[in-house]
Amino acid sequence: MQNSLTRKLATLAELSPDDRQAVEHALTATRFVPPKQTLVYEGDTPDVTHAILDGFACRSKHLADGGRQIVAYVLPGDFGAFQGDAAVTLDYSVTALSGCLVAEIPRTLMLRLLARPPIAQALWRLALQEASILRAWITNNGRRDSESRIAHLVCELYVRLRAVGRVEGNTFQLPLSQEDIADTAGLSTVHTNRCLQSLRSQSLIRFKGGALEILNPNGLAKLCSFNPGYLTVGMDESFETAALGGIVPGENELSFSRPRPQAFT
Amino acid sequence: MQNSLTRKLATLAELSPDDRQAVEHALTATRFVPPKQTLVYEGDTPDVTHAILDGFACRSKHLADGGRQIVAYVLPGDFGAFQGDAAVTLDYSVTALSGCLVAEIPRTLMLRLLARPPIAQALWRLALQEASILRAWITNNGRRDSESRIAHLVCELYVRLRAVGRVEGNTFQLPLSQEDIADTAGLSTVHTNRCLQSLRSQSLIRFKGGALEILNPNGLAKLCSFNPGYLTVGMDESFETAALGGIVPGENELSFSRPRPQAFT
DNA sequence: CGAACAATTGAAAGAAATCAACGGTTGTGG
DNA sequence: CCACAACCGTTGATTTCTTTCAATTGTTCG
Repeated sequence: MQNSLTRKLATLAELSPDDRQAVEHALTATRFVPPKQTLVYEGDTPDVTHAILDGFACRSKHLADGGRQIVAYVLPGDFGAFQGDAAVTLDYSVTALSGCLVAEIPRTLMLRLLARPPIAQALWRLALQEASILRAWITNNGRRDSESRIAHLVCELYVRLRAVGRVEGNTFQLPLSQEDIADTAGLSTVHTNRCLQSLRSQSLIRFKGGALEILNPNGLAKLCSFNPGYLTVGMDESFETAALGGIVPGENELSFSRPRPQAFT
Repeated sequence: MQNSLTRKLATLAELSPDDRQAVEHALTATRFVPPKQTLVYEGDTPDVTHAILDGFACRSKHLADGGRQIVAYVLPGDFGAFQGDAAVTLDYSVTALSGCLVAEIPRTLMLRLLARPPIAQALWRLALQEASILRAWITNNGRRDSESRIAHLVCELYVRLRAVGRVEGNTFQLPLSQEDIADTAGLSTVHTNRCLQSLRSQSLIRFKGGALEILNPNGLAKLCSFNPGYLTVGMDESFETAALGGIVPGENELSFSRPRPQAFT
């Protein structure tokens, strides 16, 4: 129960004390990784998975033209490279953004964890949750304008960090440079800078020394039609219904009201 | 071995004849679904999964402003909504694009399939492959220009359809409207039209009655730096090294050559 | 202090969206 | 059989959004 991975898995499935202990025991070689250090590279086929017990990392892809696209943020309780039981060539790199407390899980131990049905279930749900976030990002980059993209990203990080206890009031540490944000939202750094200025000038967010404060959660959520539903999977109670206005958990998205032909029995 | 789902799973893990038969038996209520029909809606919590045995479907998300983002194509052998064993509220709709042969797998049967380790392994790998595609799409929408986006999409569909035997020569059926492509690539229909014209005028692709022919695979792959590696997971041999120039399987991406600090023991 | 890096600014160029029509095809009903 | 609606693809003109380029200002740190 002590570390963030066990805690996260416990929100995704009913884990026995024995299951939890198995997770704890799977964590080997726990150590501190400084910012900017890359844990695994695109093209590697690692035989360990990293669990980020604390800190902030990202997964990124590198393009032929030198560009970079961040494809996921790895928060406390997440896996750096999440490959389940498979030995797979990674299509992304994993890099620490802040200092990170990182444990390794050898694949053999991962296999043993997957043999426990409750843990396997939790890992399935984790995979589903991650896929759901990826879809939200595709939508973000494909169909939202620049300001909304950034706002949506902030909302998502707020909800996810809140779920792992990294939010105080409406403030959380956000160890991202503007270039990181740009490489997430598919924008130039210059334009990212201007969008952030715009969000600040609307009194929606504020910075103060590595921390981001959401000044107007409702306004921010409305700006980007943020609907946190995609962050919730199964029995996931970690996103408690919050006091936080528009971001958690109400309906901000227009309710879906298309014809439902030939309902499906 | 007869249907495309069994065939696909067999490429992802070693399935015994018994395993295969279990998959076959899990397929219930097989039927034909006409184009444009939606199988499940965003917000639903279905207790069946659909297997697309033949045809072409998509997953899409709907935005508050009426926009649409296609977040995945579902090809023969894929699941419409892939939720493993979890009863989850879907964050996307599944809609047939062409006529589709669709089977249903009740969740109870899915649970029984997951109890078979080889099948569970295949499904894990399928999930990993899907996640990898999602990351490629984020990168596409975030960091590629409009023409490359469309080219990359065409390359991906080519490789995936080829793996399930739906490509003749360099030609395959592509039941997408330009609006569908626009909603995939995050572009307007007008601009999509112009990009397609450009690709045709470069003699890279050609249309003839619902079918797309890739005239110059190398050129198309180079235009968008297409690297098919992300479509291959584990023991996946379905993407045989092809005669098809740049698209399968060589290295088109610049090899990754960044500093590798403190290699990781 | 100076180097290195991150944030900021202004101006100009470029990419893509929007607006408004128009042509072609298909399917339907009179 | 033809008129017509509906849908899809196409085109041109215009506007809007983003990027690019080129500096400049802070900040941190050795």
